[in-house]
Amino acid sequence: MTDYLQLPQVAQTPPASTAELLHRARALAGMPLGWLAENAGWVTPLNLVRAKGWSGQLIELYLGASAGSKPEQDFPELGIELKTIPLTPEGKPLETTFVCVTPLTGLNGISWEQSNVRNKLRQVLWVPLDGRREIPPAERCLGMPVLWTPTAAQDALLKADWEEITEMIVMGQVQSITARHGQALQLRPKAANSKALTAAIGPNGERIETLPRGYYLKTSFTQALLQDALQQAY
DNA sequence: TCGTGATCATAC
DNA sequence: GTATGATCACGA
Repeated sequence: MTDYLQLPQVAQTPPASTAELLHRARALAGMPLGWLAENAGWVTPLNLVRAKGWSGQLIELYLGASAGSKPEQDFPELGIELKTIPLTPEGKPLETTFVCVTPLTGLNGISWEQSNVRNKLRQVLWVPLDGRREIPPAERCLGMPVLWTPTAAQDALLKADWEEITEMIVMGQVQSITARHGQALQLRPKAANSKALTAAIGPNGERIETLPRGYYLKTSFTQALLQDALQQAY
């Protein structure tokens, strides 16, 4: 079947293979969000202030990710996580990339190999997107997808950051962790607002309530990973 | 200008 | 509150 001129369509089934997922994702490259939304019967917001996850969910729809809020990878049968990443025209990420929330208690004895962060990042399909705020979301186009598996060096960097941060959490120092800790990974609030609370360990080993935290990939790390993929392609 | 801390929507 | 999807927006 000739399909190289076929327009992308909303997926009716999950991708049966990694090759099929990549094929679907590549078919989206160059397409504006406005066209994809209209074709799917979605209304494109005029800005993302009140629709922060909108583009990510639209892309899930086209790739056949099992929608919903289930705590698993986007493509569990393939072991692949989907992430959209907004870029400047120069290819610089405009935002950090959320990975997952971390529990702040019960971390004693957990290893990097067992961590949620590592499991989430075992394989990621990055879908770049024009992230310029000065143009409306409808005009923002998708880029070529990148299927990424951390290299040994990247894994080691992530592991070091994770271990440093986890150690502080375990030692009751969560409240002194800032986004400046870590080279590739950082820990930041992940909550509805600054009043949200979750259980954690305090400086004297007591149980405390603090803001829920999540791990994010810093833009320098994601920028490098995307550039590596470009070099491998040419 | 830019990164950190704060925030938005929605399902359950 | 926690999970999903992230970006906003102000102080340094």
